[in-house]
Amino acid sequence: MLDIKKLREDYDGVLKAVESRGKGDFGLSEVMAIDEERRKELGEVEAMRARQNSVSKEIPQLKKAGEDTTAIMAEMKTLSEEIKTRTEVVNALDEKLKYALLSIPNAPSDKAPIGTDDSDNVEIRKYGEPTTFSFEPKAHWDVGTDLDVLDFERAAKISGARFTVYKGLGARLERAVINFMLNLHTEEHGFTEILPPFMVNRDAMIGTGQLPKFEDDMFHVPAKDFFLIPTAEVPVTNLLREEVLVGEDLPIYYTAYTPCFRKEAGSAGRDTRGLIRVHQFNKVELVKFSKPEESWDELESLTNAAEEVLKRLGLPYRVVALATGDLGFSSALTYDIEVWMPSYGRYVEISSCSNFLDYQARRANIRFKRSAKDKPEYVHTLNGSGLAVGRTVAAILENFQNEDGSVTIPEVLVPYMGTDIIK
RNA sequence: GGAGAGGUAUCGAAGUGGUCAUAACGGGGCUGACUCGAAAUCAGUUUGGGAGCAAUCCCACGUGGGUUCGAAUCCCACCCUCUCCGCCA
Repeated sequence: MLDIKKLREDYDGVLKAVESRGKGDFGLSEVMAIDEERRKELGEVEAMRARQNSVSKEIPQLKKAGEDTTAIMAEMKTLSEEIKTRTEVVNALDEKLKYALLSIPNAPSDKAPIGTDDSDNVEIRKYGEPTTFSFEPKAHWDVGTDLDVLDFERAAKISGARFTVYKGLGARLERAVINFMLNLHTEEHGFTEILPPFMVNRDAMIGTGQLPKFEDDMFHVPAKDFFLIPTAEVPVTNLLREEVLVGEDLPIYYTAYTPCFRKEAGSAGRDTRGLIRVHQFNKVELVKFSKPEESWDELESLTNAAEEVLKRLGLPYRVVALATGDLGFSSALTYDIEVWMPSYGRYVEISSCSNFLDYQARRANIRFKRSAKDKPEYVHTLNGSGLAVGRTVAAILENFQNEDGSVTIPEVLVPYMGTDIIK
């Protein structure tokens, strides 16, 4: 969440940044009003508590001296009741303030291009050229179905729309891609592998920013009030929730493979076929915790680590900086990596690399001390897909398909696949 | 799911209604003394959040309620950890 102190100091600056998302002020002015009222009430309640505390200390002494405390105790009872009433007012304002603050998205960085939607995203760099074919290429769902390695119909039978069954070398390809990514990031990019729970509690979802605003996008398990994770970002970032880290340990790099579960409410009719938009997909995630002064450099190296996967697979892609209006809720700056998808005839998002600055750290209360003597400071958190596995498989099936319907396996995956072709 | 034990600072742990919660006692860390240096020893120091220009004050003993003039302490609910039993991949 945003820093309330910073809001008090530089309201206009923060307001301008938040409004650059193009969707209003997200109740920022209301926050200021609640904050002012809360501080006023709080001051009065604290003064009453101070009196209550000091008198309560005197009572045993008076009793010891044999004095009558009936009158003073009666007075204290009245005070005590008033404190209770007034505390409820403060608590209600606290809740209101907290909810309002949690509902305001991060202030976009001034590095983010100003714009209202993805048409204002700015291309940063490009790798390779869109794949060309000497024949009419098929979409990955046809490639996969024809090779009998993807089965959407039976997936619909056992679960429903927006699910996939991988079969044979299709299942193996998904697994190969996961292992290739994890090995690359752990062996060459310095990430520590985490295998977290796929269900998390409410506090974790608040910590990374999915709650309280986006409960409808999540699958909820009512029996234990758990949520199926929409991304490994949630369990992995929250791993260090409520902790004070040692400065020398930063930066911390974690990578995790998990399935991701999303309702995709509101995207009815979009990307209805294939692996692009499904309720359950696999993803390898990269998460970093850094010192504030290092987070921008860390975002660059995080993005490079994700790009390296596509380079080694030989898939053409580009990197775009998201416009302010297209930024995710918690992000200050995001680079999307988009892979060339022949069936779409355009680049499709395959990774989203973001610097959240201290926004998530403040929500999840993740801090560090530069040395044992220093005051704790909030860390900066970052994450990015490294990469979305299903979309990577889709890109492989499409970009490396052959005229006879077979698919050539990228060289780096051959050791994982045990074959260089799916036919 | 059943029975029991427990949750207090960086760790262990004392505190069962007040006038020792920064919190006894012990360990660890840090600073200093002694030392060529180290160990040992001795002395000191060591939580976080909030309000206020400040002096200063308020909050926090797993979490949330309740009783009381006053709660770490008594009552209720919930969460978590450990042990045993049951069930189970």
